[in-house]
This record gives sequence, C-alpha cells and structure tokens, in this order.
Amino acid sequence: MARQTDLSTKRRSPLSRERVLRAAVVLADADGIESLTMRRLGQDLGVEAMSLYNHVAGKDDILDGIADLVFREIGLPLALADWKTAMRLRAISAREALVRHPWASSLMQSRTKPGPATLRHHDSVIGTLRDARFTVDMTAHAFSVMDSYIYGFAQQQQNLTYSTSEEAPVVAQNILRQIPADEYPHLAEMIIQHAMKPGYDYAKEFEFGLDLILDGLEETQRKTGN
Amino acid sequence: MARQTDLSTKRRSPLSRERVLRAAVVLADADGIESLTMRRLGQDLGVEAMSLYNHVAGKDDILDGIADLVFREIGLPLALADWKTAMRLRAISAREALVRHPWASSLMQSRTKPGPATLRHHDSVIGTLRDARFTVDMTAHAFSVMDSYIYGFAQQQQNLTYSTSEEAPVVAQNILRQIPADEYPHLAEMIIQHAMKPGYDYAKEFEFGLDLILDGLEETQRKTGN
DNA sequence: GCGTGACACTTACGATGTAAGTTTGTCAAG
DNA sequence: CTTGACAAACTTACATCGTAAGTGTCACGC
Repeated sequence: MARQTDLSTKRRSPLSRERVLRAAVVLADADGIESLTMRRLGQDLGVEAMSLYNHVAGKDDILDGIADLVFREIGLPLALADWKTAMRLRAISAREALVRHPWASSLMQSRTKPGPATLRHHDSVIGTLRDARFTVDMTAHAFSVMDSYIYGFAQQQQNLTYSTSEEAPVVAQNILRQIPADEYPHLAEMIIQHAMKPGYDYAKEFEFGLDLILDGLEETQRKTGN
Repeated sequence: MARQTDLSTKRRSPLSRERVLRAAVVLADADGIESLTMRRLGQDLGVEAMSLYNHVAGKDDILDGIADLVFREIGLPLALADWKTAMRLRAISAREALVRHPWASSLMQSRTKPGPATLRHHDSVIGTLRDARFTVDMTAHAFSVMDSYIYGFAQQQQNLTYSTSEEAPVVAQNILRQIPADEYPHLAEMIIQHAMKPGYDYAKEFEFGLDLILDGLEETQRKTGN
C-alpha cells in the first residue's frame, strides 16, 4: 500500500495518441473497419472506451488519424528520378499501401480534414511536376487524373472480394453462377475468359492504366512545348 | 363503417419496394446518406420503421437497391456511335448521375451485390468494346481503367466540398488559411493560382483525364493492329 | 501534508438496425 | 352475414454504438 499498488495500475504503459491510432490500424486490418468501435479499441488496449477520449477527440479524429497514418506509408516521389518514374513509383507505393489496408481507400477519399502526412505527400507530388516544367494548370490536370485513377482502382479492386489469385477462379465461378449468362453474355464471357484464367493477377491491370495515363501526360507535355 | 373506414386507412397508398427505394434516394439527396435511417425513411413515407421490412430485406438491401437505381439513370453506350464516342458519352452520363447523387459514388464502389441495372450496364459497356474488335484482355484493361477513373474522380470531387463554382474561391481561401503556406509551398501555389481562379470548374478537369484515357486506348488499339 | 493535474473508470443517454409478437384491413369461401 | 386466411402495418424490446458528464486515484511540486 505504501509502495504504489505496483501491479494493478503500473502495469499499463501510458497510452498516447500515437498508440491509439496504431492500435486502430491493427484492429481495422485484422477485423475490418466496421469492427473499429471505441469499446473494442479500448479493449484491445486494455482500457475502457472512454479513456481513449483523453488522447483523441473522438471517433472522427481516429478516422482522420489512421488515414494520415496510411499516407505516411506511401513513399514520396523521388527527387532524383525524372518526373515520370517518380510518379510511377509513388503510384505503385500508394497502391501497395492501399492493398495492405483495404479499408483505407474509401477512408482517404471521404475524410475532409487532411493530416500533415497527407499534405506533405500532395505538396511533394505537385512540386515534382512543377519542377519538371509542368504549368500550374497542367499540374492540376495531371494530379487529378492520377489520383482519381489510383484511388478509384484501389476501391474497385477491393470489391472483387478475391484477394489471393488462388481463389480467383473459384470466386469467379460463384459469381458466374448467380449471373444468367444468356442475359449478360459479354459479362459472362469476360469472367470466363479473363478473370478465371489461371495466374490472373488484378495488380497487373493497375500498371496498364497507370502507364496509359503517364504516357498520355508525357505526350501532352511534349506537344505543349517541353 | 359499412364502407371501408375511408379516411383513416385508405389514405395511405400501398407502399412497395420501388416506392421505398425512391423515397430513400430523395432522402439521401436532400439530407445526406447519413440521414438515411429506417426510422426517418418510414417517417417520410408516413409509416413506422418496421413496416419497411415488408418490402425490403433490411438496410443493406436498401443500399444495394438505391445504388442500382442510380445505375438506371446512367445512359447505356449508344450502339450507333463508334466505341470512342459511345464510351465518352456514357462516362459523362455517369459523372452527371454521380453529381446528382453525391452519396452514390462511394456506395456503388463499396456494395458487393450488383443489381440488374448494374449488370446490364457493365454488359453493355463490355459488348461495345468487343464489337469494336477489342480483344477480351484489352476489353478488361479498358474497362478497368475507365471505371477506376470515373468513380475515383467522382469521389475526389465530392470531397472538395464546394459544389457551386460561386463559393469555390471562398472555400479555397478558408482551406488555405489552415495550411501553412511556407510548409507546403506547392500546394499553396496550386490553390491560389488554380482553384481560386474565377470561373474555375472542376468538371472540366474530368474531361481532360477522360480524353487522355480514351486517346491512350485508341493508340494502344491502333498499335496492336486494329 | 496538500493541492493539482493527468488519466482512467463509471454511469447514463439518445440513436440505430432489427428480431419477435400483435393488431388490423381486405376479401373469398361457406 | 359469418368466418378464416393472408398481407401489411404497428408495438415492444434489445444489443450496440458514440459520447457527455461526473468520479476516483495516482505521482509530483510545494
């Protein structure tokens, strides 16, 4: 009693905004974003739900926070490379992060309060393009088309529930069973001849569109006079 | 009494899945998707929340249903035109629908149970490309890149809260005030010189990327030998 | 010893989706 | 006219959610 009630209270390490957010990411990754509740998060941290409010403003703050955490995982465009490869690498890095955290793409698109990592990333992308002699307007065009594609793709992919290419054919078959092939003949053909093909990897789809866009931007840039 | 209790009961028209879904769309358009609750929806229809369950399976069913309703609003690609203009028009039609219903883009991307209008639309798009001598693989590439862009763009746009171009400069200024210009110089420049420009219309951004993608697809198609 | 401030805990409230059971209006068959 | 059946609306109830408000309970500087 004189000491400090050692075990019962001192065992808990101090908790912090950072620890709360990290635990939220782990929880969302493991059990899905819908399982991320204040009570469950508290439980995972060995704490009551209301204690979290000492470190974050509320659930919205947590959502903003983990969205920004994911942005931290995305590599900034390299200043060394030319703009095209720099954009290519950061796009692929972004997609990888969005695959690691399937809940992130919808979150990052729907949150309105960007965190520091988000701002830093955007600033860096814009800076890379401006340094490559893109006009302000062209930079905006390029930024818009690239990011729309990156996030749009991530979200599309996430809905095709099959993650490992192992299951892909099986799942495709299940979908097909629910779709009357005579009513939607082209859709059926697509699923059979494309999605069910052994070794099909949806990630390759990403790079096709990405290169299409980057090549298009380069062409536009060339025509506008270097 | 002999008649049929005219006023008290007969006033209510019979309700149906269709009516429930339409009311849900109206409600979501007016007050946002977060206001779409079973109780509120019932109230708007002059009915208790639980009565809705006689016509829809539950809230998820309603969400699937209104997503499919929006798909009905999107024009199918015209069989008359060449593939490029057909794709162009349906993309613009899709964007317009997504602007009319700001909640739709996230919904249409996150729902996993496609309705009949959704399937019909996809089938029609794929059919148009196949008829234009796209291979199955190329069709998949094209479909993926176009739809990722369309939905990704719609979602990006929706987050830039300013809807009317009237308010745009004002809102941009507000955002700018929260962003330290010296820490994010390129971002600041972009907002000032691009987004705050009078007459700025984010919709124009859409067509730039769309044409970039369509031109790229045409080029790829030409090279692969028509 | 005595605040004092940080941080966790407890209790409570209003929403929400929906399971389960009850009432009511309509209509065809006896 | 009565009766029975069925559809569809209503009522009640519950678990779960975010979080406002209030209550300990430490460690530390005076």
